[in-house]
Amino acid sequence: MSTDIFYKFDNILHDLCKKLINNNVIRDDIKLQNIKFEIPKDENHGDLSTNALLVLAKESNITFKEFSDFLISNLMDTEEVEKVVLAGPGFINLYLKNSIWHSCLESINNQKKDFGFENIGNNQKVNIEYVSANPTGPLHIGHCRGAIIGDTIANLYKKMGFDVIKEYYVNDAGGQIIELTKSVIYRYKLLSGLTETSNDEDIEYKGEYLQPITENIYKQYGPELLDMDSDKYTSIIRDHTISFILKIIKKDLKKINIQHDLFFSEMSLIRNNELNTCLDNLRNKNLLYHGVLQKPKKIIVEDYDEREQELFKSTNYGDDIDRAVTKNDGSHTYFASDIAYHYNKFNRGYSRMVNVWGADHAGYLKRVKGALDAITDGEASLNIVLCQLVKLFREGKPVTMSKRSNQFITINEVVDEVGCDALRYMMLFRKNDAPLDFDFSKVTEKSRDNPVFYVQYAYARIFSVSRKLQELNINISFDYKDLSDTDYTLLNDIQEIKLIKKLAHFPKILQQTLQNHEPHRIAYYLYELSSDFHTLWNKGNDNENLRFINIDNKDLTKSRISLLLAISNVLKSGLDIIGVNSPQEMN
RNA sequence: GCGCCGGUAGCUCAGUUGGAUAGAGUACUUGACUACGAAUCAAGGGGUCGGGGGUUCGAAUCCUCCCCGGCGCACCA
Repeated sequence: MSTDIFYKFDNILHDLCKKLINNNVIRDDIKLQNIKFEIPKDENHGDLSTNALLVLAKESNITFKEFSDFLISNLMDTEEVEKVVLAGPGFINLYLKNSIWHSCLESINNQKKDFGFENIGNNQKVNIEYVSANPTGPLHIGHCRGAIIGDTIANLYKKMGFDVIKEYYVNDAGGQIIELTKSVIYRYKLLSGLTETSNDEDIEYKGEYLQPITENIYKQYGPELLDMDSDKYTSIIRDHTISFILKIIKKDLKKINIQHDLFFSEMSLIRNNELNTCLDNLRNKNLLYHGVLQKPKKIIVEDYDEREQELFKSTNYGDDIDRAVTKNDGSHTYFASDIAYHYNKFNRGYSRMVNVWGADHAGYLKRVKGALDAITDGEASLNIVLCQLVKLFREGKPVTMSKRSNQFITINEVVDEVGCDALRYMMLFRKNDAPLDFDFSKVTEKSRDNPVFYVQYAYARIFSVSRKLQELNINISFDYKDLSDTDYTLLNDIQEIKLIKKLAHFPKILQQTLQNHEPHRIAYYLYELSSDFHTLWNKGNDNENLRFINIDNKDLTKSRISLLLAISNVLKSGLDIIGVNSPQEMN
């Protein structure tokens, strides 16, 4: 596989450099990491290319010519090197023999479904938090980009050997919940005839989804619920409403193939006194103080009330201003409980954390990272993945969503219209820090313009070959058992070699995706791999010798089926990570 | 005003972490189905990588200053 090839040739190169160092040709303080082999963009530049000459020639005390002769002749002597060329401003390009790609494919097939997934996590615990939408209503389309990005990142971490927990933080303690509860109490009053006026101007949540919840409460507690103590019935209605809405949310998430391992309650942090402990901890570190925040300049803040609050010194951690941990009414801020929440994760053994947020929370990043840094003495690492907003279109025209008029499109509706596969793929087919245009008409289109279809079609096409084999009564199946004696050296068409090279990139793509938390890389890679496959297929249309099934030549057929098996495996591995089905037939 | 994110072909976007002549799709033009799925493929034109300056063998990528667009900016979440 390619990482092996890189490793092998980098080692050879570094050994040559060490030789030069020992002979005092170059200085011994040269950083060898900077001298490496890369895959050239342009196929004409060979299979591997090194910058060694560019980096080192100036540093050496021999001539450029002597230097290049030394490197080239040594590389030429390396096994499986076809030719070595000095090119461009000083690159050394390596052209490898096909045999290296044959053994590469064999190695891929030996690894079977494990190919690409190196165990780099070594069972380290990782906490991945995503969605975490307020439990005040069904999830809408705006939530689903972060949901899908988070879920894909979590799937990948798992496959790379980490001990992953998928987590959802439930904000069940704030002011939004008080408003939500008021809204349900209002409906309850209407239902039980306690009020006849339909004056709902003070009611913040007006969605119809609250009606079945209210009816459910009415059914369970009858019309006399409000005879109880106000605190008591409020608490009953609140808890009932939250758990009902969480059920809806879980159902919505399941529809897009997401299941969290833990729904963590903000309220529990307060009840268990973890929040106070946490703030004490920061006070002891001298990171909380009482002070007054200035009114922000140049923007209009209504009801600004200058007062003293308890503040966290987030400016110590790169933030613009210090941030409040207490509100006007003396209760804690959302930020305060968020500190406690992250500290709780840390105490559960998750020193490595990933959060997925919408870009509208970007301003919140520094204070949370700072607070976590403070409270764990820098022992936790928190990666925050920000994703930009989604703009909806239908037939090229923007679809407006407004919270006020209650016109938001739920995840439920979108999935029913376009399907989970298309939704998940589209949400990943863009860099997460670029805004995403989501056009309903485009994601259901069956064309090259729609990547999910294009990739799934490639996968199904491969299995059509399997069906054809049966039809022709050829005794070869898509199974490693049948292919153990494959002669890989029969694969010599330029497009076949190109496909093997592409497959060989897969492990590197996965590592880059993990390292940067950029799942779109997988979606793009699968698209390119599919494209290379479709090309080979059509070459077979033009040239019978290149068809996968060759009735007169069973060995050749076997070698090609082995290639198909490897492609289908990588496609499936990739699609599994991004949570999209791999159908063996299209319908 | 401050902060974060964008600006790459007519349009929608990638760009191997600093590499060579910057790539796909789409649109437009033209060609390939007596077929292992044409729902696909092949070929062609199309660019001051927002602009200036800097760093070096080498910049779309790093630094700096501007321009344009999006989001955020006591307390809410």
